[in-house]
Amino acid sequence: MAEIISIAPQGLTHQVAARLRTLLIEGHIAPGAKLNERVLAEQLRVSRTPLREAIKLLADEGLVDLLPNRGAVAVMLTEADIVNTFEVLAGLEALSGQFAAQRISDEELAELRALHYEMLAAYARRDLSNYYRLNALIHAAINAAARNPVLAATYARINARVQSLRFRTNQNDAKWQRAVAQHEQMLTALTARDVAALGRVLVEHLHDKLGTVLELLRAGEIYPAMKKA
Amino acid sequence: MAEIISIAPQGLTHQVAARLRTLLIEGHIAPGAKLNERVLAEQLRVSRTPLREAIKLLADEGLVDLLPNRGAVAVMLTEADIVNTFEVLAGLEALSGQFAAQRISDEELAELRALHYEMLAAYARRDLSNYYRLNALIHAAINAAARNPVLAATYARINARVQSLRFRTNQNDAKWQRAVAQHEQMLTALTARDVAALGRVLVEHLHDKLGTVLELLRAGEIYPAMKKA
DNA sequence: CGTGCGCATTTTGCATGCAAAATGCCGGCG
DNA sequence: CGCCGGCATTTTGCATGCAAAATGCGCACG
Repeated sequence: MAEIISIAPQGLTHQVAARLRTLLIEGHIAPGAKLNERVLAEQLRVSRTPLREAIKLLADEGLVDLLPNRGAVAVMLTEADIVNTFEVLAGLEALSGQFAAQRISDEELAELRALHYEMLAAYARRDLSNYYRLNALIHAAINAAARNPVLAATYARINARVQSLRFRTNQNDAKWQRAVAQHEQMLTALTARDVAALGRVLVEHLHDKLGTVLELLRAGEIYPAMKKA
Repeated sequence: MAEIISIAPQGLTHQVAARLRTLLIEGHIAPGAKLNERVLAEQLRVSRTPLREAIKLLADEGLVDLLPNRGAVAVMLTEADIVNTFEVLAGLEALSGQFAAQRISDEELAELRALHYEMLAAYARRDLSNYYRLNALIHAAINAAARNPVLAATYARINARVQSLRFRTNQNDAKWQRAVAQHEQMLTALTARDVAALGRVLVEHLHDKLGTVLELLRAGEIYPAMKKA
């Protein structure tokens, strides 16, 4: 799918970065946790050099905070950080949707529709895992249809920062239903090549996601305590 | 205690990265040039380790291309890359302008107006250097008024990729005049808090910039030869 | 004379070692 | 009893060394 990112595993550093990224996004490394170089190096079975390089990459991506001479910690996003990030994500999605509506091919649209119905199936079964997977595939397909690798990369980068939070959403059935309805509207707008409508739906979709995440955050279900990230 | 003074230069790696960034943006390292670790390390008077880390950062920022086991080269943007980048930049600027129009304070607006008139002065004198400086300050001020650090960082990151190209524009007086006129409209729209108008002007402004850059590119004034980046 | 193979050199990639800064602890002092 | 200062330990940061992969050249062969 994404041959731009890496055709061949480009060295240990990137493998380590990818592994760490997953650990952070999936919450296996808790927010606020200190990343000890020696320990991590042993756990990942690599030396400190590629690990350090990977950590620097993740710091640049905003997944870890880098303290001078005191190493790195997994980021703890403040409410403001989350709002800021979602604002940007919404803008990028709207942009992506705009281009996608103008540029998507009939074949891509058909595939998107297929994915959509697969997702509906997962929803009907309340199969959260597959729902997530298909959801991600759909958004990736929209990004691909936008025909702008720079945009896709930028989106992926920003999205990674809140991916771990989105992992916990959609436990509420009413919201889940609403999300599915919005996906329905997206497909309609895309089919009609209605740029404005698509943009509205995408922004609304993101806005709902933000609301859900903020609820969880305020309920203390994400972080036990809060310090500035 | 006092994390206020936390602007401390965060290690050699970042200093090196900053220096390299400047070298690349200002074109002192030519696009397509191979970055030899040993040579650069000697020139910058650092060892290879922080240099390698810096190069990896720049690769992630899209300023250099990283070839597996063959080092890094300064990026040579294709026409498609440039179009893609400007599309994203335009979207981000529109977003930034939208927030700025909603959130800018009267003091900030006054300062922005002051900067604008300073820029007009530089334009009247055809003082390209100061014009650039003030232009950058104005865009930075708008970004600041948007009150979204994530957005600002994202914009800066993408912008760096084409900054070197923009260095060469505005040699044409007619286009320069048009750019100034657009800045005038921006200020008007911001003053009126007219989100839509501001967005239109910003996108148009970027579109013109893109056109200028593409002209230069096609005239062969940027790269002598072209290979895929 | 052109082409393909193989060796030497160069260059990257990773590991390890060493020095400096920070943290935590312990004892002394107010 | 609490607090401050200094020492030991831990941890990061940078430099260097070593191995593997790639490049370029020369030589032999077609």
